[in-house]
Amino acid sequence: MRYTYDYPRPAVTADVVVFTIRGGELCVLLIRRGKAPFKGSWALPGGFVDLNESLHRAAARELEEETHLSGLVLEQLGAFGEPGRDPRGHTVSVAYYTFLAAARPVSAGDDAAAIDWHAVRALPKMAFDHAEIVAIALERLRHRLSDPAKSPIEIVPPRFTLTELQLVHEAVHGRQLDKRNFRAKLQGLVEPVAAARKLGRHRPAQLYRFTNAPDESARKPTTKRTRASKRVR
Amino acid sequence: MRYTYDYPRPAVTADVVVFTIRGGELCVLLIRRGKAPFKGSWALPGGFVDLNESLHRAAARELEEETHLSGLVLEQLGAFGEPGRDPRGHTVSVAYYTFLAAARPVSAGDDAAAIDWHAVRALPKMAFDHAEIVAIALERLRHRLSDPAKSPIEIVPPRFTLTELQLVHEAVHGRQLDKRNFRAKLQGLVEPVAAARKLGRHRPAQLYRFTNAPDESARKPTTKRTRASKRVR
DNA sequence: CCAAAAGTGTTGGTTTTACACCCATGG
DNA sequence: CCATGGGTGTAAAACCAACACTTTTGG
Repeated sequence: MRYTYDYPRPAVTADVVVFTIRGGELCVLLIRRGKAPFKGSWALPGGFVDLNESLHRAAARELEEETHLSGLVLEQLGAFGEPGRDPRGHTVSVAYYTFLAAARPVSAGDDAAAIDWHAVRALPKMAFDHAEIVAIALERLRHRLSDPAKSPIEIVPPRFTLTELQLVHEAVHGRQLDKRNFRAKLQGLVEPVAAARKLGRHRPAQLYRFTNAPDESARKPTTKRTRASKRVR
Repeated sequence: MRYTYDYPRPAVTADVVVFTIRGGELCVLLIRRGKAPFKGSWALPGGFVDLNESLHRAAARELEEETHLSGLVLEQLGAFGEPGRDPRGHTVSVAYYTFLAAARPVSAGDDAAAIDWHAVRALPKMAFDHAEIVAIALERLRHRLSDPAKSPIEIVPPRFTLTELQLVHEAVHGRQLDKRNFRAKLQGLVEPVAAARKLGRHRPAQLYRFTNAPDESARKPTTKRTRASKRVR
């Protein structure tokens, strides 16, 4: 069956930038394309948006088809529509990004010949304008994590140690943070759960979770260091 | 002539949210649609993206066709693609926004039956999901202007008085700002030009322009209030 | 000289940053 | 008992917000 329109239309695709941390390095999930164009090149998971399918759903569907990752919280990054970015013809890509907390199994599906994590500091040549999309996604992710308070997307698994959370921030920003300052900013945002995590032959770490009520709990009462008094004048 | 594809495609449009200040109120430029769907309703200027036309160019073109505004600095807001947002069929809209500095003449063109500025505090019912798009654009604009330093888009004409600039910020944020604090933050970002503006029977205002080198000049040396000394320890 | 808007500094409070030691555990 | 990562407070600096008066001009 064929579909006809009165005017020519660009195609619409959805692509997803999935970040995670591996070995202290911020990484992006790429697939090796199994068919033309750019067959054999690395590219972001993604594909065509179906008619009457929302952009968000298309992104989630393509991600699952190609990487078997599902249930991620996707945020829209923007639309990329330069003519010439796809040799098959004018294609508008709506990009999404997310951050994968814990290691999750991924495996190539669909027309992905292979799938792998790549450190953002050493990305391979990529198909289309995907290098540019990743660069912009990285910028956004960093901006979003400028404050430890913002626990975006799903930075960490439901239970985590504060060190784990800090490592995530450090990997994203590419620099080290001060442990005490970092923890100070989490006042009222996290709460300990009744469990600890033992890793090595040292003191176990307390597990935390995010306080689910950003309505009142996030309103940090600033009860820390009420230095003097209210202003009166 | 008709165009056929192997798979059905959503249509792609570009819409533009143009903000400005009128009478101290933040306003948005809307057109009254001259044809179906939503004939007679207010809507954002915009229209279909041509094949092999970049999104940005399409937005600029449609804006000019419908409002005769050209040369504006457009920033992408995002893509809106819920099925059902356009009764003609699945349509993905890529929205842009901008801020119009000085009053510029606008006039209805193309299939705009009319064109007018509407205060964001009293918007009419709008076609499609344009009310949502405006709301998100407003959020973005406010966020972007959270710091007087960020002179986004084209907040003001090339030459401006500091009071004019402050009025813009006040209108966008919907609250009054302190004159001295506001000016303090502009340290190193603006420079006086050799002219002044006389308005009434009072002291004329110095005209300024933005320092075009955000590379080194924006590095505000914070030479104000070197309270004690460098840290030594 | 009066009305009207332009212009200009200081201070208290809050937030951020830099910094070092003791604690609990397993081997 | 020691190696390893977990956990905690304080002080200087930077930043932010509140505040009022003098200056210049035209009428």
